[in-house]
Amino acid sequence: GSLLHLGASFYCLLVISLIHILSSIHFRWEEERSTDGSKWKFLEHKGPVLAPPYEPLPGHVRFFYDGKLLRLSAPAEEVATFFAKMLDHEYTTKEMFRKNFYKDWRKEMTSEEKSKITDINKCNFTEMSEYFKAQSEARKQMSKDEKLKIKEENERILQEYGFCVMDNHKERIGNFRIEPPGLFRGRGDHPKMGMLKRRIRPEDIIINCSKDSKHPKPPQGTRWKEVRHDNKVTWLVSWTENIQGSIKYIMLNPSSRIKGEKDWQKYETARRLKKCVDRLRAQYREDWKSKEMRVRQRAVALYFIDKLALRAGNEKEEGETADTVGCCSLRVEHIKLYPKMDDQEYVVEFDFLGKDSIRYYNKMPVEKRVFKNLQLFLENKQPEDDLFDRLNTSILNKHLQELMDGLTAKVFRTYNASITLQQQLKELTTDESIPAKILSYNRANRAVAILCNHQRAAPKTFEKSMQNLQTKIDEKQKQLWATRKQKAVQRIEEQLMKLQMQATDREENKQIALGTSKLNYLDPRISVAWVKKWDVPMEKIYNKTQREKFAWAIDMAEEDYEF
DNA sequence: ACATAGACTTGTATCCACGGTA
DNA sequence: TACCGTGGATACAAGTCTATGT
Repeated sequence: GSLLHLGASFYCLLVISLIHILSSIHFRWEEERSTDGSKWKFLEHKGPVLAPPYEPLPGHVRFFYDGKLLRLSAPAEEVATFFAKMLDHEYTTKEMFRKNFYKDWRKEMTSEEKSKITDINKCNFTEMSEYFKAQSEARKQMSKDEKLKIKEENERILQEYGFCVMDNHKERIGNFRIEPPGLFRGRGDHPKMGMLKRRIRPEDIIINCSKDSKHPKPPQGTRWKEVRHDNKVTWLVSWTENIQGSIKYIMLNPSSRIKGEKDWQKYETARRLKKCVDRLRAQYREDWKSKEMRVRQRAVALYFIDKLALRAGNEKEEGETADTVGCCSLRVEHIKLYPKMDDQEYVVEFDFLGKDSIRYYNKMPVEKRVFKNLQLFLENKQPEDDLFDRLNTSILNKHLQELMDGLTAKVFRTYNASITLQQQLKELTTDESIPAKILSYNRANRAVAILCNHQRAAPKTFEKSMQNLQTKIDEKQKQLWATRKQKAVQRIEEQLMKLQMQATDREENKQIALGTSKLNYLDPRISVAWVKKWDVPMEKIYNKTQREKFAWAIDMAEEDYEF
């Protein structure tokens, strides 16, 4: 059913495309797509760039165990260097990191090494660490010529391996290098931190390309695990990593047709949600009164997802990853209920670790009915029990699918982000200078980032860089006072104003990360339309990479575009 | 209904080149 | 010329969601 619908929506898009074709402009994202689920007809590439082989340390770099010199076998030495390279990092002081590292390291040791090395705390990696620091220092000190040579070599590799041909187009590949071996660094309190991420060999690698293409060849004397020709998927290369046992892929760059089209489709789904969101909201409010606990939980969860832009919250395997949650996996310990708080009633306090162990903290007054439901859900539960014990993402998404074709929990995030940007832009933009307009744009973007909880650690240099900017402003101010000529005054006033806008922007952005929402949540056509309407140069809003990624939108949207 | 594999999107941290400045 | 701050690129981890098998 849904496949047919997808076909139908593509058909609509095709009609739009046809109009473009008729007007004799023909872009690649408007080419006809198949309806049988195949993603391409022809795919040719050179395969991945493998990690360089291990180069043993020079003899003068020593490793000491319990104060005594110990020569390590190459495999054991390699793993030791991974640790040594991270010695300055806080990770290496964590008990879990050291324990996991030590356990995996032992697996690489000879039996003699195993018997000698019995306590990680007696290992002295400092000479190795110093050596790598010196190396990186030497790299910085290289002559212009040497640096240029490296640059040219990188460029050559990029030209050879960084592109593929998919159907009729040469496309940029996203990540064409196989991840090198090293120590796994999870985010947050990860139970597997420090484990050895092993080296990927050609024999681990699956190649995907079309039958009639020139197949990538494995390095001399090796073979690929498999060469397959599956045009129902978009990846070129895959392998299984050993930490979680999950599959990693080499895929195309966001500028590619295949990614751009998917992106476009995502925003079209969010726009369809816009058309029926009132109905859905009325529906879940009704469901708060349902006789069925399951339905009430579903409705309250959906309210959170809609109102707070929470993620769906899939279940995670305990002990395999950091303990983080989303909406459906919230536990009793993650919320607190306050019948009264200051001058507000029915306040819910959220405090939990979300994706990437980023803390979500928020206090929100809710409607009485939601509050009462939450009290009900909490009855007779322990802190570690699920808040929504009758609900998971699969149940929720099945329900959403019935309400609107293609609707899943994450569409709400996209929808709410994009509609917020559009509203905020309307509200904030005034017909002033370009810097003032850009400040408005960034403020609108910021409203979305706050909604989506896209935080960042305040940059270490924040205070200093703020001071520098203030110094510049003060100097400009003095310069202005010292200037008499009318024309010069005007120019300096403009410069001053620009600096002030910049300062405001930077200050407000201290702990906010705009990039993620800009790249993943905001329909780029809203921004394109805004730029056209207010005569702001596109480059002020989107850098080169972003313009490439959003090429489809830049081509498509006019100043009257409505999300 | 449930578990798991697989494919793809979303997310932060880190690296690095570049341009401006002392 | 060395240094420094910054924006953009890169790396890769961590989510979401679908398909498939039992």
